[in-house]
Amino acid sequence: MTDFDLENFLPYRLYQAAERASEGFHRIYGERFGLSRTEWRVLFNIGQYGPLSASALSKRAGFHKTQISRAVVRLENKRWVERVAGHDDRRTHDLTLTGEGKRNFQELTQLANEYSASLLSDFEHGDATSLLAQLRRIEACIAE
Amino acid sequence: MTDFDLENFLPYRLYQAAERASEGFHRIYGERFGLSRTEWRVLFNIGQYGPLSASALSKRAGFHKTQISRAVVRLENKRWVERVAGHDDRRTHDLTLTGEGKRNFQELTQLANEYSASLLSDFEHGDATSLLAQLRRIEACIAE
DNA sequence: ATGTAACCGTTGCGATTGTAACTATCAAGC
DNA sequence: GCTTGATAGTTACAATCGCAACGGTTACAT
Repeated sequence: MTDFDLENFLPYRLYQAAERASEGFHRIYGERFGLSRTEWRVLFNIGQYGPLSASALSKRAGFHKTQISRAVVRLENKRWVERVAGHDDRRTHDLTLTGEGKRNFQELTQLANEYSASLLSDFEHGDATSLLAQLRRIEACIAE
Repeated sequence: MTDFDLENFLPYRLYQAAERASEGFHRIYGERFGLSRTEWRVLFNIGQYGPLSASALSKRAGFHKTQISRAVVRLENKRWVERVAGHDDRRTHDLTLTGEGKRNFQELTQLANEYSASLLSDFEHGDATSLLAQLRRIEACIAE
């Protein structure tokens, strides 16, 4: 008989924490901006690291290329994102935010900073940074 | 111009860590046991806390009731889970593992313990427990 | 007992997902 | 220039998801 504690099983605990945090943040931006979670993630990556191609985004963030392709279509329809055919490699498209996309991204980053602060409100600053560092260490543990 | 760092935005970092960890563990049990992630989560909750009803499971783990309903159907078809109509309240069904379900659950908990250990291999014991505690604190921050 | 409201779990539906196949483009060898 | 193999991104398909509606059961007030 093994002793096993589901609540302290790291993948389960991470899933629960991530699910709650994503859901909580979605409640803030979801209705107001009409974005799904995946759209949000794609938008933020483009806003933060763009212009970049879909495959670069896929490598960076680990998203599936179909997920990106479809999220970009939706963001393009909202006129928040533009695709410009790469002139070095015409298979790729550089993804960038439009003016409206940038404005919304700005607003969203403010909401994000506020939400992050509220989640970590009773954390010491050092605890918060060490938590983030630990999460990165765990991610690094896992082969692609 | 706000300064915002996606990599240190907690919901994003949590999502990434959870995704990698779930995917990594899925690579271990997925093929061998033929389980999806949601099936795994339902199975483990029944194994750890069963017998319990679907709604009790939903409250405990925060899963959607349709997710549970469908996962239970699949686990029942594998003869790993049994549903017994509650005799106090005949709307509910007590979910329990069958003999075979228990055997597989045992094997899976061992794999889970090994995987958890490998993820935390270069963590001090104290760091690991504090990480789990911090995750729970964050979850507690979020209203249902 | 009877009606009303609340609850449990299932199912239909539209939306979203990943896998696999596809088109288009590029790079390398000859 | 032409073929071969790899890569970028889209699309078809089946599976899964959450929402809403449903049938069946319970609790409670009248």
